[in-house]
Amino acid sequence: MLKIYNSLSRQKEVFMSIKPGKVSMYVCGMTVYDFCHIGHARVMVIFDMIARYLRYSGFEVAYVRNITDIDDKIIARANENNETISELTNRFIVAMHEDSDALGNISPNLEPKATLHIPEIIEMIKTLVDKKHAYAGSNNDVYFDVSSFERYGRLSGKNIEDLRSGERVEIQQEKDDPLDFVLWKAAKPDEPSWPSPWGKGRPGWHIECSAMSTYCLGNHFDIHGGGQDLQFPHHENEIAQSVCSTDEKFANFWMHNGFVKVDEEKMSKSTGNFFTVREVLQKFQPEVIRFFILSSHYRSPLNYSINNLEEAKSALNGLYIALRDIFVDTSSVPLKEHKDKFNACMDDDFNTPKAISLLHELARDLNKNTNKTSKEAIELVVSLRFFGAILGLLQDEPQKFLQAKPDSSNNCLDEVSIQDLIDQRVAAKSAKNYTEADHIRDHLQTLGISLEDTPQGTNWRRN
RNA sequence: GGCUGAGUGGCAGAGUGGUUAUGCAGCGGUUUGCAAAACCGUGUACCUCGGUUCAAUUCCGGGCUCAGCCUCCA
Repeated sequence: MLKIYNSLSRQKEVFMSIKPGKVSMYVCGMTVYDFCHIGHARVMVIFDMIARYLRYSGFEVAYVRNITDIDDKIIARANENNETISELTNRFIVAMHEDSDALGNISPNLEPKATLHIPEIIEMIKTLVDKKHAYAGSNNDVYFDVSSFERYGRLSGKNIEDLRSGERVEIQQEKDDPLDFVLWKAAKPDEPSWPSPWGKGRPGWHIECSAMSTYCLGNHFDIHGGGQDLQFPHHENEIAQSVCSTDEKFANFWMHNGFVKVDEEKMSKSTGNFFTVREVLQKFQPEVIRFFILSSHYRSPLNYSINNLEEAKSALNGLYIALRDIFVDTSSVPLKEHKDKFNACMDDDFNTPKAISLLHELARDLNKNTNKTSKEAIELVVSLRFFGAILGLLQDEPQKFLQAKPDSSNNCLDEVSIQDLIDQRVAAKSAKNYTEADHIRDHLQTLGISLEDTPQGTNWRRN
């Protein structure tokens, strides 16, 4: 029985989908004006893992992750770069897909773009205005009237009084109330715009998600996810817009993943303390990044550091070493005993660190098995590969993974030279010239190549 | 100031009212020409002060510290 922590109730709840056997999930994706950083990678990997586990649990999953391709920062960045908005956004959409694919994510079922849903956005704003939940200001901006929605603040645990007394709410004269937020922004000269009942303009930040989630999944759907920093105001505002325009419940479950931190501080674009996915891929294989992300619980903070990534690499190496040289039928299904353990971890709010500890236990049992063709060994490999697939891990050929070079290492030793040195060492060894053999091994070690002698020959891998 | 959440062994990171997390690193052993990998063994871990309890790291309360949100942010 799957339990999910619901940010709305602040506790784990038994997950029941609205329609039996089907799950609809909307995740707030990227605003595309720059490369994805590790924080973005975390959202992508976490919700990919969730979609995979839900599918494995027997649900048909409609996973929607939007692309916000029009907003203030995009306009500003395009101006800075002296390029058009669509040149900028298309470039970073391509880059985002490259990063997401590299990390082993299965593409969402739908990736709606804000600029392709302007009619739905305008329609929703119109409804809100008609229902007196929104009003046009003297500057032709349209604002949502926060006081018209009783439950405003419920998701983020804020009450309107506290927000009002907060010093950081900026006063804007056109608003009836400083807490009101913009649905439609009147166009300034030289800004991209679309015609609307309130004149030329463009959507505000939050409305596109309300309009697109409703368009793709209906008024009421199962799961809405995103980073913790979106809880307020973005998700709070989405709830207000959607509930007020449709008069239906919006999302049943709200899921928020924790931040990636650098030196105990949140990684974010505005502070500039971020590492892009492609930058980290220069040093580490994509699966190491994925393993690193999944080795802590999705709601906990995750501390980015080279040391932690190296640790992830060592741990993942160990799993691949256990899997080396054993081939199984990929359609095989794990033992019930193994499955029960794995499911127990994952059913508890997607406890991937615990699930990974199970992988290590399976690997240890496998290593104990001296006969790699025994029934038990095969069963263990089947389980490792099968559970790995649900996490998006361990799908590579072990030898390929262990010998792969990171992106940046095009100057390191190639496979032919390595094999050549290994052959020389084997020759030295059989001549009992151990000084020479050890010399070659030490030389390779300084180049980041580790050797292992086995009865079947010498294995090598990159550190 | 308001509201969240967190403080676990050298590090990373789960979890639990009394019983081994797991990984990385370390130490001892088996193995090996020597290594590596692997296996076995090995760690007086749970911020602090009170309370509840036969028993608390785990529940409750106070304190301290940290992070996040309240402004753009995954």
